[in-house]
Amino acid sequence: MAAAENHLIELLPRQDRQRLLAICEPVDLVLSEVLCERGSPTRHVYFPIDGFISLVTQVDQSPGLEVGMVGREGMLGVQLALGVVVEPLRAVVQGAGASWRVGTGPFGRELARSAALRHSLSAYLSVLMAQLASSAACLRFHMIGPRLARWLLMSQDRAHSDRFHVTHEFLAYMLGVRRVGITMAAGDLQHSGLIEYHRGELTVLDRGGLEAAACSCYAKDQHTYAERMGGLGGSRPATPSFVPPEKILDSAGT
Amino acid sequence: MAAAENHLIELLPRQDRQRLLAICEPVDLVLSEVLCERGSPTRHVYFPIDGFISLVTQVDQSPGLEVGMVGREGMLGVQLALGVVVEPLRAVVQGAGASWRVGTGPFGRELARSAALRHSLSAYLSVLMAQLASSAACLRFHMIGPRLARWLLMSQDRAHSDRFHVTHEFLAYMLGVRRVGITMAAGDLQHSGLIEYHRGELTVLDRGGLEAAACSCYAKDQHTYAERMGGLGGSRPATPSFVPPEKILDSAGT
DNA sequence: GTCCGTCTGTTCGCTATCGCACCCGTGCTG
DNA sequence: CAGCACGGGTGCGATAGCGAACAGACGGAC
Repeated sequence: MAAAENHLIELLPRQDRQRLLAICEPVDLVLSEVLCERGSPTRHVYFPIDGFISLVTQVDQSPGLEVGMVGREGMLGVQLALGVVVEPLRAVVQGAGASWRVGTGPFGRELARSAALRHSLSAYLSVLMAQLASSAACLRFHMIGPRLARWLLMSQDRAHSDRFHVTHEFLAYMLGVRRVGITMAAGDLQHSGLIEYHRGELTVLDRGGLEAAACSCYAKDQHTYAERMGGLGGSRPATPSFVPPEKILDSAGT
Repeated sequence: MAAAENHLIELLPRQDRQRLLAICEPVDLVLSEVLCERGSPTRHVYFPIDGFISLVTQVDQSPGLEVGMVGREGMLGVQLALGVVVEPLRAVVQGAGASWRVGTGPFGRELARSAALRHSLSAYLSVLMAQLASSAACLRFHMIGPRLARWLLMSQDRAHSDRFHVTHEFLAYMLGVRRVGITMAAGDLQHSGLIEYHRGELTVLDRGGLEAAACSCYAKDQHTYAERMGGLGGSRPATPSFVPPEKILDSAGT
């Protein structure tokens, strides 16, 4: 059952966790659902469990571009922890599955009450910023193949399954490239025996190989998360590396 | 004299501002100085006045890539507000000039003490995240010319001068392109009479024209900043749009 | 004045993508 | 079973940007 939880929630001390869960309602994230649009007021926050969400930015008339991904390791709506009550980015459900949802109001009250929650979200925010910065460079310098491999790994991590539904068209949209580009890159990965797909059903066959094929950003992101949050995978994470303001001096070196 | 200040500091109520200024020391940012490297412990935070700073990410063996810019409108070291005591990105002085500097320890104590400071920094953090997300899409979709124009505008805003020192080589590094690409794009801007440069001294001749030539990201960033912080330009900004957790419900619409 | 480093401009071949268009197989629908 | 929407594969010319190399031009140092 701990395996069916959200990491941010698991990080909380028992009391805070129970209070938060008490205001959570379970929802099913359905594929391609748009949870929010940039600029609209934040009505709910989400703590995904099995489902996962893409953060999509839009520029000019372009269809969009994924700049972040939220699954069990994080949450949608952290901006509330910064006192921002409008959505900063469009959020699209990218993997169907279970999630917790909390109304903005109750969440705000819990935020006011629980220092542990604020600290977890702070750490998570820093991870998200690092992810955004990585993404930027990745978009600029890395080629489609490695980016695709990275994307598949990130999805697999969040879907907790080696199969998921995704079309070339959709991947092209997420990575900001032509569909044809995906057809080529995915074809390569398939020929190398790393993945297999057929009409929208994609299976990861060789995760290790995929990791080798992915650009360095994947490992970098994993590392940042582990450093700040105590590890994405399996076991109960150590305390996050949040340092409260008055203690900052001690850990800042000489 | 208000004009010689940093916006984040100006936003603070008198008492908090005075306490903060009391622990600030003036420093001169010298061109090309590296203020911090990614991963190193945060020793100081900076509130630029005339100088400004580039946030640079690095990937693989690439020389680097600018993903954010910090001038009078912001600060370097906000990660402390999230309890992160290591630098998330390399920071390079990009425009020489005056700045305030505060040691990490004293700043942490002030952070613990001043709610207004925490709130300002939260708002600024949200701006920075928006800037990162924009940058990502901009890097992917926009061509060198418009990106260069945007970069010049951003620099001009922070340098408070229509002249600054910058070589093609440096611009190439910031934008993640070849120097030749800059030579072309800058040549175009010069032929159009928007800028003028000679051996590293660049002058903006037609700001309006430059704005027209810049990609939409410039306007977008300006808008985000105004929305969250109350305006980058001239007059004393309105209160930032920070909403404390317990008040979140009210402003979140129906 | 001469030397040399820095800054800028130009050229060449190359490649990863782009935009567009067309094709084919699958599997659902009526 | 005919039609159709969808997912995927292929081909074509165009282009923005790449890497490398070289050439001029300015300006400070000696």
